[in-house]
Amino acid sequence: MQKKYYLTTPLYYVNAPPHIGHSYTTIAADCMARYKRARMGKDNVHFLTGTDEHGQKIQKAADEAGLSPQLFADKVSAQFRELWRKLDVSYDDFIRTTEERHVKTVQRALEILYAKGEIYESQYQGWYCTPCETFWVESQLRDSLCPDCGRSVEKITENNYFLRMKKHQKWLVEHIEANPLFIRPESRRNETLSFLRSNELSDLCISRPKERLAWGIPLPFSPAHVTYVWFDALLNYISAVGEFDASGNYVSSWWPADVHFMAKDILRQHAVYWPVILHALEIEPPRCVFAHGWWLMQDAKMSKSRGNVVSPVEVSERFGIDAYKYFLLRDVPFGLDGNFSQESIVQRFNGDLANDLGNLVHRTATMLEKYCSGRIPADFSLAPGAGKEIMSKAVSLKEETAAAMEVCDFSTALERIWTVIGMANKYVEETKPWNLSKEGKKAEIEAFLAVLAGVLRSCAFELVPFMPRTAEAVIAQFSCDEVKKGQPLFPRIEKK
RNA sequence: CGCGGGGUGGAGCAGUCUGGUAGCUCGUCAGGCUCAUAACCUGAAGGUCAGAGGUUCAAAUCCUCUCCCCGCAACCA
Repeated sequence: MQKKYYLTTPLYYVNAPPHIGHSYTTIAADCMARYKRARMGKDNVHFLTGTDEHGQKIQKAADEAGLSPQLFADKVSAQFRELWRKLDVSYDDFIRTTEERHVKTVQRALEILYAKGEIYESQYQGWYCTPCETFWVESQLRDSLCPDCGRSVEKITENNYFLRMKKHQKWLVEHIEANPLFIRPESRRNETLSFLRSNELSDLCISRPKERLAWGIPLPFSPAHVTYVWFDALLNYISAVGEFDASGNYVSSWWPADVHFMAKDILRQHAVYWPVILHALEIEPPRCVFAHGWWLMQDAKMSKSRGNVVSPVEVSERFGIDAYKYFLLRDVPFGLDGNFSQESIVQRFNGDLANDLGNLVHRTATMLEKYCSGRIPADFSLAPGAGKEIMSKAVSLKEETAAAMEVCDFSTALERIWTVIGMANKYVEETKPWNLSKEGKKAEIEAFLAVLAGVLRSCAFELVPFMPRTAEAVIAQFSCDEVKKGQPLFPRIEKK
């Protein structure tokens, strides 16, 4: 049995404020972290997130905002932290790539790789657009012109440093083949394998000349260069939880990571570059790299230029953060793309949260108040109808959600909880407690309510990682000495 | 002929490996109930399972071909 669990989100690039996609990855990771903490103990789980702050785009965005890159990064990084605070995200550590601990580790890693001959110096040829200050490779040009501004580009050659990729390719393919759960979901694993089998990896240029780009981590062995931002950023996963000793061995009590969560657009960096970097450093690869899908807006990718970016703050304020989390994790199987719309959130909200869960809580609380003066009966041995069957189903719910969570299948875990909620609602209809009451069958009513309260506690317990606030409120409500019916948890949202 | 995934009632999906009454959620319609948030429960309507051909007693499921959609790669712009 594994003792520790280390999971990460990507480091979010601070060139723009957080959008729904960022919150999706982070909420999924938060859910998994809470789930694992409940099972393995709080101190045995480490949940890392943070911000990626170097590189050309940051420098450019900072220039446009009239700020220094560091100040600009400070500002946007704070927005991410603020969002995670609002969304109750329980990260254990937040790392910024401009922090000393990270810079030191990146430089050590560079030294080690350079000394081992994994990094070598060579010429880099490409097309440079001076007004845009951007380097393009041949295939990115449009009619031999800059794809951004349409002006002419000049071919230049610069001295750079390269990480050897090719020599690790065979190892990587074998590693992926031998570890079916290394890249997930399976479709992404197949994609990566087919890419690696049919292409020879070219060595990765991991430096940028300072004269062209100053905002980065200086190469220890070449003062004229800074580190390429992806090489820098990926290393955060190890710089946050350990360090290199004097002989260049990486020492950490958390590594290897159990799972890196990310969206599918940065799978390549995590499934190819990152394992190769680690292998070159003689560090174990992460156990799993999970690429989830995108939230589409009217079947189109969210993008600033389309003007269809939705703010997670707005949505979570309108529906509540638990409902927002529930929607993200329930509506679409983790790994696939989904369509994001107010209508689909309202549908989930009314159907699942208001009608099924909220209403069950409310009607149960009302009956406890009405038939038992608010006292929760404990004995369900006389439960009429399917009471005992439902109780045992609620008890085995723990194993059922566990099976889904082991494979990061959040939507199935929730679905299984809702199956039990549905059984409980049906149980009320079948038992007709209002008739039992008229007949004066007090013992049956009490046993019946003991079942409902027990089922709700079980469901709420399983719901804690997904909807912490709601789940804890339900647990508290059905554990106290005098139950009050109170206000509905999720008042229905009526159509405009 | 690059590799892979997919096309199933109005919407979104499962079922295909291991052929044998086509299932789930939402929506629609009708009924029941009253503890409850016009909530809950029951029932009904609605599908030539992309198309064509084949194998079989029997095909959504197996085989062949065609059309369409989507990833990844490549190429072009």
